[in-house]
Amino acid sequence: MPELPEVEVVRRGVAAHVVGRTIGRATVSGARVARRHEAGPEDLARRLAGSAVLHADRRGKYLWLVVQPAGGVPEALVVHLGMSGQLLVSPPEAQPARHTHATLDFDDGGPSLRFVDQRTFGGWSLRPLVPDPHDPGRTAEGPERPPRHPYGIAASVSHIAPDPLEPAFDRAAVVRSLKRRRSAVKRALLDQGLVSGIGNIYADEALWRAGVHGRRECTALSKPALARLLEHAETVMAEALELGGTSFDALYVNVNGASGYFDRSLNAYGQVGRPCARCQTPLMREDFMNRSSFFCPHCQPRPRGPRKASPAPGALRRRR
DNA sequence: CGTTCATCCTGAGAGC
DNA sequence: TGCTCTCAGGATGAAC
Repeated sequence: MPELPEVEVVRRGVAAHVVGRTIGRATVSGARVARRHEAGPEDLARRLAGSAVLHADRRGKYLWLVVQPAGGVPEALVVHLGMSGQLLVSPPEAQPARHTHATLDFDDGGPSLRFVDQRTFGGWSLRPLVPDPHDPGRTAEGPERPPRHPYGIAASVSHIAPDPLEPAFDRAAVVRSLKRRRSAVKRALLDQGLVSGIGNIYADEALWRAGVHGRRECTALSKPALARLLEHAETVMAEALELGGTSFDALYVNVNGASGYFDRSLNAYGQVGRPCARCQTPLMREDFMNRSSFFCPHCQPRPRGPRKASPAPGALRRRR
């Protein structure tokens, strides 16, 4: 669920409350939360104990804490929130919430960091830090601009492209890649290997702002149109970040459990039947990539061509 | 290579 | 009240 703005809200909370402290005990309960950690949950917990938290970093929807074992080299505790993951700061003595799968307690006795994840699509893993393949030469930068990823990036994040809010993001390069793709433009926006951080909400919002239907083929759009679409993705996520992200319910909260307010500013996502803010036409919903897309049929006309807009009569699209 | 599909889970809400 | 069905801010790997 959490997309770039929501994950950045969480990262800032972790930076404010956890960076600079030393982990006393780590608890990782159940194999599932550590399924991306090859050596298993016990190894993960054991290696975290005694480590200092140096930094909280993020690319797209991936978050990682730079942790340094006593006398060791810094490494990355990679946290992906999946669809329902939360990182919560709470008193060590407080009763853990349901679906708490991992906890960091600190040697100062202060607030603990807990990972709560209802649907368990998220997880923790410990990875090496590697130089950012998308940002060569970063080390040559002068001291006046600190590098965005001062310790490098987590190894398991290197297949993810830069997100639109980081300096390494090269919009012109992404436009060139898009222009060659023969796929629906929404699919491309959701491809984390092309541009990261965009999920279903902000893809629909960017498409609405740009007046482009998500099933339009990338190659059918001009480079300026593609550039505008990316700019809208960037600005809508920046605006959402200003408001603390999008929270429809208590599942999407910051480290203190508070919701964001961008849901009130949504123009497309989830707005089926409501009048378009530009033209008053009722918004529509359709299936796309086994998910939902919301759009204005007037501002974002469907592409003509191979049918798919209205399911053929009698065609059973539901599985099972 | 690109695309579709199923899968990993729990819980909320709708409809009956 | 309770059952069944559908849906949900994501990522991944198999199969076509």
